[in-house]
Amino acid sequence: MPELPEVEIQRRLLDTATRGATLVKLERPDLARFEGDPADLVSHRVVSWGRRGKYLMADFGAWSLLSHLGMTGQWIVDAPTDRAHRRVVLRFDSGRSLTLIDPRRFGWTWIVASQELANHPRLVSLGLDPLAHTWTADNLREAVGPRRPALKNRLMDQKVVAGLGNIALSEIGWRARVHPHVPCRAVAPDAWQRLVEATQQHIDYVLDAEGGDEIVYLGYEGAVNPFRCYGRAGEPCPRCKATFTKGAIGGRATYRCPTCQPLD
DNA sequence: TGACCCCTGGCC
DNA sequence: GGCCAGGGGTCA
Repeated sequence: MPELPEVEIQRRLLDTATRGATLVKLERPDLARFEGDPADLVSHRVVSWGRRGKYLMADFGAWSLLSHLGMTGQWIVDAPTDRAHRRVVLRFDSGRSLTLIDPRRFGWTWIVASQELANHPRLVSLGLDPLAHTWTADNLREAVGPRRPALKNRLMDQKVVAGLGNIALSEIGWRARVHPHVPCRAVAPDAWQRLVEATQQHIDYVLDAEGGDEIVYLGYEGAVNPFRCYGRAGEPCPRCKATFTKGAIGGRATYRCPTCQPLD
């Protein structure tokens, strides 16, 4: 699934493929969740591709394209026209193209004036970005706050931390040896630094595993499970050999090791 | 805080 | 043939 590391990989691929190129045509073969006027982008040049949390942002000068990939969205460089699930195609004067593939149509695409991008409703309230220099134990503890709800619920909230998803949070909880259901206000003082480092380790792991010309989402539909904890209920913990369990927090599947991640 | 919705493919 | 998965919005 496209969580932060997958989005970051795509940002790099898209930037390399289209920086400096001029958009000559925008086609919408089958796109529903779309806001804005495609004509605004045509004949403008790509300055760069950026990312905030799970959002991709293409800077076309006066206008910007904002893209959230939902669960199955994926931008592909120079995709063939018979590729399944094509939603949007951007064609450039360089002869290259970008195609948005999205089987489940959970992605969103917006065209907005660049001046207003920073205040876009989807971006304005985003929280800490784990790849930014502000990703520290102190900032994380402050952003989460001394609240009663489960830690995982807060970390899933993009207004608290921008970019972490359900898979990442099972992995991070296990790596940091923190119970996902611990109330935020009861998180041990030394756990925040472990959470910060575990997040970086998880992101690095995915970045390393998914580099390539075209991104393939780890563990997606039938692929071998590449994760240490997520999706491994009933299997032994690689650290202590206890059996991973599966529960639900906020309606989302949550995996943990009962020995490495005790509630106390 | 939980239920439900968007949608589709893989799995039992 | 039904259930489940996931991001994220909305509604009670």
